[in-house]
Amino acid sequence: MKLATWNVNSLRVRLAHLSDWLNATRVDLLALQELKLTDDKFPKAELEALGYHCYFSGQPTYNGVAILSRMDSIGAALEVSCGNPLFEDEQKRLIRARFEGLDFISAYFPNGQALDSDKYTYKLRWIDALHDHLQQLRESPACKALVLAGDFNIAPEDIDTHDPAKWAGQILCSAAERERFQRLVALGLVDSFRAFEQAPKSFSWWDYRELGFRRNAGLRIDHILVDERLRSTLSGSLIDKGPRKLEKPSDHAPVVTELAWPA
DNA sequence: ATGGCCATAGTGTATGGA
Repeated sequence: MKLATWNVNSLRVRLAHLSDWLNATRVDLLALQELKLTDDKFPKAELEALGYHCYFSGQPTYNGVAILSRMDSIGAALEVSCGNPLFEDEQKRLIRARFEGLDFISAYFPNGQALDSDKYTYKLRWIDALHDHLQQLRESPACKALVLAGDFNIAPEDIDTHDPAKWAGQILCSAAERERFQRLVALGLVDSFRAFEQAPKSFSWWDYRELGFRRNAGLRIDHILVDERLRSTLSGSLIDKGPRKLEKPSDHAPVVTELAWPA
């Protein structure tokens, strides 16, 4: 089974890229972020025609998350919930879909903007509330296994940045953010990309400016954390740079993790 | 050269992204 996450930076603009990518990869579950459209504009019919069930939570202009599940493999969700019951939030950043034996979450973590910004305070509070929510969820008997996929807006370690000196202590790399990433892992999750040997300078986001992609001046901020109860089934993980090379790309590349599961 | 790009809303130019 292939799990994936992709910040598409406007689903309206990226629909053709997404459709081509789904046809090429046929991933089983996909977490999408930054839809930047309202639910009435979600291209449900187009994606269903490709063979995917769609669950989504959008708003005008900003944010917006979705989960796609392949009809002919994992099938439809048993239940879906949007947002965090422990955190009032007008911003649409979280959606969870339950499947047989697996709770799959698409998360769009706040960016934070700058360490002295109110947005940074919001980011830390948002993550703390997510932690508490996931702790409760993961310990509930109905949750057999948890996968947290999305744009975390956190580069967990220096090797996840193209220039550790430049990024030291900066937004996305601050000690408080990295500590929170580790707290999420400590819930009993595995950073699936790092469960495998990877090429140095592997990133999932590159700035549109400064020829970021051509210079590979990027960050690894998109992650798929897999329940350690599924650790033995992990069979691979990669960042697919293909879509980032197209005309008018998203600034993020999709991340894919493969499981030999269900057995 | 400490900024460069892109999407949105919407028709000027601001905000947000990371």
